[in-house]
Amino acid sequence: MKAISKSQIKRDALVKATISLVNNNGFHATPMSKIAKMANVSPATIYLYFENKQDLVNQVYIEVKAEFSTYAFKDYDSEVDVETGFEKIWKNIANYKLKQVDQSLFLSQCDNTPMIDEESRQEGLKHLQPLLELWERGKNEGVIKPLSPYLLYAFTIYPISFLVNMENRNLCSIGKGELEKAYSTAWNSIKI
Amino acid sequence: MKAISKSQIKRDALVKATISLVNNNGFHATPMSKIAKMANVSPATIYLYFENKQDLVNQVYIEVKAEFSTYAFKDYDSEVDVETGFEKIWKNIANYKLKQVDQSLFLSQCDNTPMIDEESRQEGLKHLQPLLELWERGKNEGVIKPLSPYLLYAFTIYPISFLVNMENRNLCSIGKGELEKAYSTAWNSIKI
Amino acid sequence: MKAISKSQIKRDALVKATISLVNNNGFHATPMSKIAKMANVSPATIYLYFENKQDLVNQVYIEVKAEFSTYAFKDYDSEVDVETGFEKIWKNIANYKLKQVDQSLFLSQCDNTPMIDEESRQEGLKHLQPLLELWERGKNEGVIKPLSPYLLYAFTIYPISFLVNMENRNLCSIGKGELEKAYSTAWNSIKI
Amino acid sequence: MKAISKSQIKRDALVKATISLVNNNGFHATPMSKIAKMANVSPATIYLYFENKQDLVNQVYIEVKAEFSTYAFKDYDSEVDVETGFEKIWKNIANYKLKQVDQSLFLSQCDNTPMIDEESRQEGLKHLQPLLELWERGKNEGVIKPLSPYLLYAFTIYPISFLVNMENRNLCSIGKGELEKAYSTAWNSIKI
DNA sequence: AATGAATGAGTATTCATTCAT
DNA sequence: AATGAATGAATACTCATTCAT
Repeated sequence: MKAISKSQIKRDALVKATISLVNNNGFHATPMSKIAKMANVSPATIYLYFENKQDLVNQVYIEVKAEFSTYAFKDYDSEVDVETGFEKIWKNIANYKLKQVDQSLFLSQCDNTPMIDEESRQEGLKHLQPLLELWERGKNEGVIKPLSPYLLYAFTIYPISFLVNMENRNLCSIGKGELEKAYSTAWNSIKI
Repeated sequence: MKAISKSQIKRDALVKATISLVNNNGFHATPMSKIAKMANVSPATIYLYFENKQDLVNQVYIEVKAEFSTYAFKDYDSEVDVETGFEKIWKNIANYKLKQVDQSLFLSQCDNTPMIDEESRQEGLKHLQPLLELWERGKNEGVIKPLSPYLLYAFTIYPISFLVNMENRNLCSIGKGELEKAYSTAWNSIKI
Repeated sequence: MKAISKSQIKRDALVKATISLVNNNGFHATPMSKIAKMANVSPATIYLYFENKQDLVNQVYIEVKAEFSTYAFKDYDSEVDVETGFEKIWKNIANYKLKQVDQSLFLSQCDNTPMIDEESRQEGLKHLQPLLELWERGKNEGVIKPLSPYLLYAFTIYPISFLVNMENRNLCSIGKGELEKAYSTAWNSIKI
Repeated sequence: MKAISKSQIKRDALVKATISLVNNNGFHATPMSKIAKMANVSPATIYLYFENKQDLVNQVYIEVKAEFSTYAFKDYDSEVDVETGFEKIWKNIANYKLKQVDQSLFLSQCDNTPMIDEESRQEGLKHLQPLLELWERGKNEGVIKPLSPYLLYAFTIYPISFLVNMENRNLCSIGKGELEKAYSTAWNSIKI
């Protein structure tokens, strides 16, 4: 059993506060003082854990992205057949986005604004490798259309973000049925 | 032929400057003074045309969204058969996003951050009505799968944004061939 | 008659306030807010006239140094004989330092601390040229000892600062008699 | 032989670090944390040896001044004739300032800024007594002009600081010859 | 209509000092 | 004696907004 240090607890609180506040107000409308207050520390304390505001948000981004990727490939077996593997990953991602609403929203902002260093953004891209490999295999096996990974991603994974955003804004609701429909739409769009 | 007033010219310059600066720096990192400088007016002048910064960006959003919608349904005849109509609209949208890069980037930021009033956001949604009606007809005619408009949008229109973003960041390039592939993927995912 | 602009008045007030506060507290212990308050403007206004704190103090230094130099050579005729010329300049400098106490103190701090850019410091050195030329002539005429300008300065001009500092701290008083004695000591130390 | 305690070593390291950092950055631009780091102790440790930052710099000043005075009268015999005694002291002082560059620079800053308590400054003045007595004797013996100690100091000792400062800034170089010239200039200016 | 000057309210960041260990 | 973590109080600088002209 791992003992969690007091420091780690504070750092985690800061990360959490950052996500929440940036989600609600955006990067520049989130003062360090508010982050500190929400994490129950002094503003100066933030600077014990992060170099500055930019560094804070960069690190949060990288951590959330890593957590997301871990979740995306949970219980995924790269030996399994392509369709089964794709379904696993797709539903993992969908479930993550549906449950970890804050984290997803945060990533969504990071991916569409100039708030993250390009470097950190690149760092965050590394993690999807297994999915790319699965697609490659699917194309070789003649199960998946010969499309670039960008197209495959755009028509299967990216739409999830839209649906989740809509649900978060209470514009629609995604139950089990909807999710299943969404999945088969995704799969239909790329299977041969 | 309509004479364009001096006022209108200034307003247009302000709108243009806002789009450009917000794209590059984000809403909160874009000072009014810079917008003014780029539009060659005094900061005080902005307040003759807009109530305040929030109002400025709201209005810009609504205008860009309107322009976008107009383009989306250009040469679209609502009497035409469903597939033809869908292709027209889809390609209009894709072309707009590929050509009007600044505007698209701006909308992308607005749609993923808390920088726009919810009210203005609602305002911007109204414009897609003809597409929704087309889909409705398609479902009735048994040409399009019986999916909610959110799903249809998520898997056909929304992916375009991803592709265009990737192209703008020079991560991939979208030529005629790619566009055609993307279109048929979109159509495949919703046609029966 | 020259009209002094409102802007110039504000700038002057800022310069004056800077001198006074830096004298009493030192550069780093002088907040911009206090300078603003003493000059009866908002802190933000300082930045209309100066780029930042360093720029402010650099400019003040250069201006004071220029004022000092002007005074040093007031009514000085470079054609006059060496001893007369030297006496004129020496007494000008002494009088300036005795009367313009604030300015002198300020220069004294600037010359002995790392508070001024090296560039501005160089800028400030230019002004003593006529004195150097006088010394050169004096050496050629065999009236002044063949010493380097640094030595000449160290033993004739620099001592004035010490005396004035002592008077400012009320450790001694410099009346007419004292000044005359000081002058002849200075002249004695370099004349042949 | 005296054993130097571990405490004394740390204290010395702190004093040294303070001198070095204050020389390069000035009093207020020298954080306690940097002093601690340079002395290889924790910031908190400083407060075991000194009450606070002001106390630290005051004590450093007094110690350096004492070291300086000791050096100034090394091998000085108060029975010796006035000129010989003056030469001894003058050259001691000059040599100290030339060799102990850091200490001299530090004293120079202290003497020209409001960084030291007036009290500590007074404390530092006490040490020149033997020089004052020598001058008194010289005046009585008719060897030295009847000038106030302030004038004598201003025209013989104070100039050394200027020369050393110039050398430190690499604006001039002071070799044996220069030093000898400087000494005779000093003596000339006060001898009868 | 148009503006340049002015500013109050804020924000990121620093730092002397303390305290639990 | 020694420390690393923590912080409250400051401080330079920015910016949306106003106002006299």
